[in-house]
Amino acid sequence: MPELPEVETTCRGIEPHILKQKVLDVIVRERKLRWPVPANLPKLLKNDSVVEVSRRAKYLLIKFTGGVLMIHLGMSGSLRIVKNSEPSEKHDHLDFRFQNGLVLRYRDPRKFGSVHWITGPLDEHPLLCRLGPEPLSSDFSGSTFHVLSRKRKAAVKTFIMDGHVVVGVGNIYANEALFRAGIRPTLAAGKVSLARYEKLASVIKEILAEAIKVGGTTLRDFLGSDGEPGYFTQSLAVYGRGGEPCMVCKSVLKEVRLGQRATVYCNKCQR
DNA sequence: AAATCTCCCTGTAGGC
DNA sequence: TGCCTACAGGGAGATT
Repeated sequence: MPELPEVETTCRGIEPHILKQKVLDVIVRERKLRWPVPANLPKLLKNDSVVEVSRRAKYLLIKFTGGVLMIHLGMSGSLRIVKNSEPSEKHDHLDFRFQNGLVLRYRDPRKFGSVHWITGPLDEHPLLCRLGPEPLSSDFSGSTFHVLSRKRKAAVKTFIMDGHVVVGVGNIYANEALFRAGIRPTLAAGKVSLARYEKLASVIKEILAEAIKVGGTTLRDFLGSDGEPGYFTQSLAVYGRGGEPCMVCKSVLKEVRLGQRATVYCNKCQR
């Protein structure tokens, strides 16, 4: 399931193939995603060229001369570069065909993803304007957490996954970061000290950077734009390991639910 | 304002 | 083997 490192991996993977390339046409096989795909997308993109490929939170931003194509991968989405002769398969909802003979192909079995066409300023778009800082930027630190969490009673794990606080910390990395920082996920966010939040913020940066370096985390079906899996899966210490021994102290990892999300932690290492 | 709930969707896993 | 059900999960929007 694509989290920030997977989106970043995708971003870096597709850029060299589509930058400065002109769109021949767009094939829309399924419009019904999280939000309907704009009906006039083929018309909008035809003959326009890619100016820049970037990312904000988990949104991929493909800038054209006439606007920005904003793509979210939801939890089962992927974007791959394929040859135009490659037949589409089930759940391949969109094809962006470029003049260089390559196709940017969007697949999303669960249809939790989305595709938007934005013409106005990005920072005024309703889906982007309220987002918190990028976790890997210098705008984010332990004090971001500390300042925003005072008086908040929500569990620290729920709090750090809130995109208005910091973006891109999904369930997998939230579990992993709290383990590495030694913080129990169930603590009230408002009661965690600045020092502990500084540790947590630095661990989040560390984990996300590591995951990006190895191409993200592959669970079930995530593949990079080249079809290769990510290798961070092998570094997961707690996610998906409830009931198994802690890698550090061997005690049995606990699994609970916080905000409808699977939460795994070590009762001994995390306090 | 903050916390909680609901919903979108389908592949997979577990039970029988 | 095959059918059936429960479940996972990002995140916006509604509700409490």
